[in-house]
Amino acid sequence: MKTPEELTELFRANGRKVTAQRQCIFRVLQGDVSHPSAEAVHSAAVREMETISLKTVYQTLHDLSELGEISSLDVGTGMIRFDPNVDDPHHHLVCRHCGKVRDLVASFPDLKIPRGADLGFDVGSAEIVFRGLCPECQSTLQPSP
Amino acid sequence: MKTPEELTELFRANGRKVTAQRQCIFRVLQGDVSHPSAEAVHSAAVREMETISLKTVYQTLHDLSELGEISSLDVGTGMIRFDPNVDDPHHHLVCRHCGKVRDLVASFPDLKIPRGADLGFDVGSAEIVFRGLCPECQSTLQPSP
DNA sequence: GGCTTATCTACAATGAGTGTTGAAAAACAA
DNA sequence: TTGTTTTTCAACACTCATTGTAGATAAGCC
Repeated sequence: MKTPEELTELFRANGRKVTAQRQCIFRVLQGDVSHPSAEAVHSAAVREMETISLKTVYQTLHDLSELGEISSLDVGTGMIRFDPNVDDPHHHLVCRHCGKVRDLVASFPDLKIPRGADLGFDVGSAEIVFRGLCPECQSTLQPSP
Repeated sequence: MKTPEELTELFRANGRKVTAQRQCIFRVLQGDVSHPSAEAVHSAAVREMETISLKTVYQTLHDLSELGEISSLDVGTGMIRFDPNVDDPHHHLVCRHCGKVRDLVASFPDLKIPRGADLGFDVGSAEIVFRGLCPECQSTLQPSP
């Protein structure tokens, strides 16, 4: 994701207006590696702007997604999560206990589909979700004696 | 997934009662490769039993999932989908146009996470979602001249 | 058949996300 | 700076998948 200043330029260049609410959201997302939900972004934004509405957050997240500055992903935690990292190709680690999501920066070039297994699909991309326990949940669930 | 008869035994062996509604759902799921949603299972079941309720379908699907006879998956189509194929290890093909889901039966043994990239997660499984266009949507969207 | 317990249906409720609308603010030109 | 146009804002109502509740019903077992 670009910096808040660059995003301001980008929004204006695309005929979108730049409001204090939007800049607040740009700042909140900057450097966030937690893959926040819209609700989480809103909570963080409210700390800076008490009156910002959840609807505005959804709208701005969709705008950023349309412009390719963040990506939205559904890893089965019940809500759509947003990832400001669109520069490194990567996959995702999901904690099966607390739902935490992190980037796994690696490419897997050997993901060739065996002949005939694709059932005629014209496959364009592959997303891998690695499920397991995050470091915090490991120590919570298996306390060392 | 086991046959309806085997599922009847399994349910009883686990202290669950077997009703006409449940057996109807067993039959509906048998051999279904479409990864139906609860709603879709309900629609099919209603053709046999007009009065079966959606709640009952959800409950039975959860029971089957707990017993390991089907698996539930969220591939981002807006509802949870159910897969009676729990015997072959496989991944999923998802049509980005119509939302169709199919099994891709293949194992990818080279899915080793580079040292340090796992961020301390204790990874237990990896699910791959291949996105593209199904054969039907290919011909709909790119009609051959 | 009768008793106990799980399951069924109907209905209300939840929670993430979207549509609507008048008010407010951004962009831009004079 | 002010005026004009157009977008965006906030509040609210709404949708839709899924879950909770409760009294009626039926399965399983003697």
